[in-house]
Amino acid sequence: MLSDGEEYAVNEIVVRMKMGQPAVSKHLGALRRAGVVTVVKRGQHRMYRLNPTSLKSVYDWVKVYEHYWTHQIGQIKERAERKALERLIRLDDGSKPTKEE
Amino acid sequence: MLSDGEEYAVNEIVVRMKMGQPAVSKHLGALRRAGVVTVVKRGQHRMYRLNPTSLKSVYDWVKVYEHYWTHQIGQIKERAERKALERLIRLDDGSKPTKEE
DNA sequence: TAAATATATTCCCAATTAGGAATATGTCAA
DNA sequence: TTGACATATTCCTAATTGGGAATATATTTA
Repeated sequence: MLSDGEEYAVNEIVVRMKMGQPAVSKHLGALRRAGVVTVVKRGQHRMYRLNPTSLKSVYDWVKVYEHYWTHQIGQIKERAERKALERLIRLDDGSKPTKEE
Repeated sequence: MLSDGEEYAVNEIVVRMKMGQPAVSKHLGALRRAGVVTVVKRGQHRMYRLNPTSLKSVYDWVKVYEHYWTHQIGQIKERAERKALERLIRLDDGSKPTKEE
């Protein structure tokens, strides 16, 4: 919900999520300790907001693989992998893989 | 461990992680069902490898916030946010926040 | 001050999860 | 074939987690 960049009071989050206020406060507390959100006092409200810079490490990590989907090479390779996967497990619907070969 | 792009047999993963073989197999099973890794048979081994394209959705999501740490504006704003945060909770070491103001 | 409002915290329990032991399944080599 | 090896699966249990009820702690307003 905070990913839209807006700031929200705890109550505003409570009404939109299907959770009670204590649960929301605990989620926000965890996110705050993790640095994912920030809080500022505004009157008797605590305004929570996404802290986008906390996502940089995630970004840096996945960026390494960027070329896999931007370059043709990666797409070809991926298709080959998927085909190999399908060959191995014939679409995993939970059923035991039909022994083959 | 698979994030280095190499392929590994289950056993190789078992020896490096501090987990038993069943636990590793279960982790790999979950990752495979999630599309994060792929498997190919190689002899009696199952070679697991990261499927980088599965990370695209993560990448697309965090990419939205890229400008927050690449532009000066974002950095300034972030510093202000951090200061506000520190003002509010004096470094969260688990202790009750000293009532202030 | 007291009451009302907003949020955090504590305590408790049900649900989920993670991992191991035992076992089943699959594969290779002789 | 049989035995050895590699992996998956089942079953069980301890640990963790998530969320609510009750309560504590601000904060504003009258």
